[in-house]
Amino acid sequence: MELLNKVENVRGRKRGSKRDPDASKQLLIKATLDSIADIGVTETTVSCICERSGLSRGMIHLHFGGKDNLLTAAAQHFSAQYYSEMDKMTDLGSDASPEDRVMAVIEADLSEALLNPRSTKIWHAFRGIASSHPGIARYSSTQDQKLVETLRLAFKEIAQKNERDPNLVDDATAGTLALLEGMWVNYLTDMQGFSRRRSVDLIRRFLCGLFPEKFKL
Amino acid sequence: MELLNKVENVRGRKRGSKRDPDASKQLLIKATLDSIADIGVTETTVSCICERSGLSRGMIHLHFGGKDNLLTAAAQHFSAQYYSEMDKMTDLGSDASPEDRVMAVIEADLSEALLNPRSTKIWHAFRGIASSHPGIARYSSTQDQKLVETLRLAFKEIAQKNERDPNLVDDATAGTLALLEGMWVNYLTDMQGFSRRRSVDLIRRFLCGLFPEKFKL
DNA sequence: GTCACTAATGGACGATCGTCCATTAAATGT
DNA sequence: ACATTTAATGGACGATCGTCCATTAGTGAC
Repeated sequence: MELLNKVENVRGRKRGSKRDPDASKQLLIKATLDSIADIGVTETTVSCICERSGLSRGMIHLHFGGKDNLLTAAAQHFSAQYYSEMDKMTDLGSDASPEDRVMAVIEADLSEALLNPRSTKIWHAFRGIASSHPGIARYSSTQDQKLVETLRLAFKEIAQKNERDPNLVDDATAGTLALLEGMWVNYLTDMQGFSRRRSVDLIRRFLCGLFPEKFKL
Repeated sequence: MELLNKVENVRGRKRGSKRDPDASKQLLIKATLDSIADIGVTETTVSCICERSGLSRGMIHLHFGGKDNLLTAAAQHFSAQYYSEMDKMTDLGSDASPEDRVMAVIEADLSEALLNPRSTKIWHAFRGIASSHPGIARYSSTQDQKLVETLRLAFKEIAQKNERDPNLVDDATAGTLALLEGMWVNYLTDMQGFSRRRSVDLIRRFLCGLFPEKFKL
């Protein structure tokens, strides 16, 4: 019996135990996301998920009450993971300039940690079924309030006083997010020809047009 | 027997006849697209398609050889219809300025004819399954060569001589398409809060930043 | 060691999936 | 009018879907 396996996790269960409901849940969610990335949502069946997770068929109904809820939980987990990673990569010091904070968001969103084959396929798969699946729709929006506010606040600081255009801040925020969205689509469509650096530069160029004195090419 | 029903169509069949293979094909494709827009790809079964089209179950296998081929044909039809409509709306006189031609593409892409609830749902549904469905992937790319070239040519004319930045034209093209892509996502996510005019203005602002003397706010 | 608890198992179940084909019926050719 | 051709029908079919539950087995308390 290995010592490491006796370490208790948050819920008080033994890690590596043969009975760990939380670990099983995570295993099912991970298997679901992997399957979606590999073979698509349409082909992701409960049999397929069970096979990938190494767990038995009954587990989905036991832990999630059905496949649909598992799918929703997977979408939620995926979304949470994205924003957790985004937070980690944009946690600059509190004295960072708003320009740097904006660029940090852009570079994080286009980094390999967030933008990779697996995440892109999962992201677009969820979005594709979101409009007919209310539970998933809640987690398939880029308009995550926190991220939007981060950008809007930074742009407001950048625009500051001498700008009197009321739509400038909103346009900068919406435009940046829209461009990032488009970059993800480009990546999904043509991973070989995609360049992270050129994508960052393209968005920088957009910002350079809005705030010529703040962003430089 | 009505006279109008005797008019022959391109294939020599009688229009409105009880036996018109082409009409049946179109009916199946339309029913498929409608179903995808209404209830999503996942729920779009052959029974559902047959019910909507009013045709019998055997028709799909007869005309398309299977559900998968019908789905591909539907994606192709949808794509063709998009570009046909786009062509129609951007057919300015040959003396139109490149700026006008660019704006025509943008306004067409964001017009109600192209950007509406049905088309957005279908578009994103197809894109969501494209990465695991090679047949559909061919028709789920915005990077339609013709549209890309239209934009690139116009931007090249705009940039003309005094611009020496080698990436300017490419960035303008890619940026415009990426922004349009983002606008479609915004529309899908929040149809109520979406404004076509504001979206056009946002993209115009992007172009104004790249070509300050050519595009005006 | 025994008990109570519950995570986990895996097969049974009816429903529904997509495919296929024997049959029907409408249009055309002679 | 009859024969030929083929679009169209609709149910049969096996496979697979997701759900559910009787059972097994791991775990902590006593």
